[in-house]
Amino acid sequence: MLVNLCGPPGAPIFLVGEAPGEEEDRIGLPFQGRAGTVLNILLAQAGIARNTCLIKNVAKLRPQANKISHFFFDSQCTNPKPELVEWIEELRQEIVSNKPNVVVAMGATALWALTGEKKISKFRGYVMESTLVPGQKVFATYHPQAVGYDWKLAFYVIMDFVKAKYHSGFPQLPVSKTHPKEAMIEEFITYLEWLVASPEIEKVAFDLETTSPGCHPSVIGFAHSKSEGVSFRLLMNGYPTIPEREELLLWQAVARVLAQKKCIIQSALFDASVMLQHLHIYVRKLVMDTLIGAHVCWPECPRDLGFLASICLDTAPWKHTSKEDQVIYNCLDAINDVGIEEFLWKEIARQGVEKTFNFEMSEIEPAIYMQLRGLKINEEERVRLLEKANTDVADTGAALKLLTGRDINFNAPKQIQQLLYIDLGFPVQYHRRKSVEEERKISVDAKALKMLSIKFPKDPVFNLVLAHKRAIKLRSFFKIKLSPEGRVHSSFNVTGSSEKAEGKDEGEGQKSFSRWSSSKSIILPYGNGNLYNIPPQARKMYVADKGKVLVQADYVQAEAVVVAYLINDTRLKRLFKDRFNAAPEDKEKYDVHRTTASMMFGVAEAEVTPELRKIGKTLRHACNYSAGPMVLATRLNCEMADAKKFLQSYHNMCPQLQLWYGRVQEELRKTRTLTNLLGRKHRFLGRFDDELFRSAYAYNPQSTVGDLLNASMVSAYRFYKMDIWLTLYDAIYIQCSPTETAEAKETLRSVMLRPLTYNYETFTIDVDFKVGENWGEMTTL
DNA sequence: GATTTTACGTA
DNA sequence: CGTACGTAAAATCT
Repeated sequence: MLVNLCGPPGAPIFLVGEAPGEEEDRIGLPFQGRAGTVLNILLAQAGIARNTCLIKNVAKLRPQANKISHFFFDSQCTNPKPELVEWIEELRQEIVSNKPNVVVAMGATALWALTGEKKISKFRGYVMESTLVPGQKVFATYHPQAVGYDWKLAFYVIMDFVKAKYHSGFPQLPVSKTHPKEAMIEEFITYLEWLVASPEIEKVAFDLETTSPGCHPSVIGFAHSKSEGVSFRLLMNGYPTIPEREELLLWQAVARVLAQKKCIIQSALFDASVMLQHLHIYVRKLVMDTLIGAHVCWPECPRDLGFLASICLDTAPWKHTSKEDQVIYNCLDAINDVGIEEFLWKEIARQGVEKTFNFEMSEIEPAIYMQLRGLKINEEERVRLLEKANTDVADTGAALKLLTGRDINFNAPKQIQQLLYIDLGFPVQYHRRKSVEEERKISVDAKALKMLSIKFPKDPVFNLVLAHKRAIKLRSFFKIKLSPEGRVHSSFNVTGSSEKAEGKDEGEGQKSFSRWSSSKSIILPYGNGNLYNIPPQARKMYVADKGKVLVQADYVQAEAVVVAYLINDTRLKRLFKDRFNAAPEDKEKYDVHRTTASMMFGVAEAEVTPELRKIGKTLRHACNYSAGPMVLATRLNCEMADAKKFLQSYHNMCPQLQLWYGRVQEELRKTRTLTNLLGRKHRFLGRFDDELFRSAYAYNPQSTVGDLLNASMVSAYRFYKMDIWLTLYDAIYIQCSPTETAEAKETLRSVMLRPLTYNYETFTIDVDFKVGENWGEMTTL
């Protein structure tokens, strides 16, 4: 059936797709079936009502095998057959007669028909002029069908629709009018002085390019409007471009600007850290870190400037110029950051996320402080531990050589596969697959080895390989380079996962549930990099500064408490409340896992053996995140059937949990948005499947605890000037003089005991304290 | 030489 | 079909 244009005549938005599918063909309307559902979701998320848009496809008939190439003579789809030419002419007339403010080309075919361009990934997010209807504003994005195949694209398309909605307000094509400028030294200083002397300029954007290694500034740039900025080159091929005397004048002028003007930076944790580390200039009036603004508004999106510009601005692409002209590139970064900042303020207000934004901004200063100060390492201890680790690796390695008669690299999965599955002929173990169509992948990871050791309990090879691999892994934590001051550093990422962590698992894109992440510092590249995965055995070498001790304050059973309130488990709420109110010496009486086991197996608390308690603990943990029997079986080292029985009895004991799963799903279906107990929102845009749901179950407990901890840390830093040593998911470590530990404990208690409210009920997560000279050996305080 | 895969450490 | 994060080294691609 022919599918015609539909929607109100004269509508400001005109959506153009590719060709009708099966459903459209039957009904005679565009975007009906799956692609239609996806389009509805995307439009709704962007705040566009579908019935206010004109919608049609380039082709009016369903092509054979749903392949658009059917309407072309060539496979590249550039030489259309007469019927398609006719349809495109009809499209032209419809655009002319309806005069939409913006035509949205969805997918490559629409883009080609409207503009003659082919590459949708290159042009998405950018405004173009139509070649089909000269003067007509066209805006390109992916086809909803593409989103159906790859949900990562949903983020882009929604943002694009938001921009299209803005462009539907007026018909004019934007004119690019940025004026980046490279200045000589006198000119640059004059510019900086002019900035200081101009009261009408309240805010400036600031950006640095730096050399690697060491991150010394090589280009510095400021922008004072969405179109104008000036940059200056400090280093040319590693050598200064100006004499020291002039450089001093330059930095003095920079310091004056940064002291007096409000400042916009993309990623202040980098730029402001570099300024503090190398120039001792602190950016005091940071009003907007655009990285944080973007994270708060769109936590699931990429946050680099190129992406943000495609969402927020009508500027021409400039990121590709970074190699050609670093100075102009730097200047465009600063100029465009001004425009992005303006856009973000509106978006923050529109979404009502000011509180979360201010909160995240307040984390910047302590994070900069922590990453530049670093952690002291006890070098003698490190050497001792390394030697011990070397011995362990040598011992297990020698035993393996003796046992197998081979000398192989146990860091190489291929070699272990050869040894176990070919040379020794053991049954091949595979990774779990997400679906049956997926290819089976051979595995020699810890899980596979454990499985084999259960199947062949008499053969020592598996446990030996496991021990050897563990020893190698542990040793890697001691093979680190220290700074000249004997310290290690890391860079903290307030907005969660780093933007380049793209290729991990296909599907979702950035997640970031308000916990920080830790990674290798490029400013001070010493130590392991990630401070959030140091095993307990390696923590002994991390020590407080001279004359100080560490005080650890950690939230007790934090996520389990949040879950108890979310699902309204009265028994558990009582338990946590009682523990909270109990005298310190009585606290250990209140043990969630023992209670869990006692309920599950119907035995008195006193009768719960350590084995039963372990089952209770594992079950609670696994169920809070909706784990399956398979995982449970490997975790508990038991049969699948037993794992299923355990799950059943857990859910019998605690039916509220599954009711809560249902409520979360309902909420997702309604708004696709969850809000944690501190008001932070997160959109879940993936396909409605178990993966999405599990991620959603984890969101509230995980992000609430993350925000709670960070709020406490900021308050300890800001109002009590505490020396924050490290934060770690649910613990704050501070360092202080050994005589001040009792005082520190009380202060930490006062900032950390923050009431949370859910469903008109208020509760507080308890805090435990420890003290010690090093991170590995701490005792109750 | 750059990118992807595999494995494994933390809460 | 726990979630979230990062890094090292091997394997693979170009």
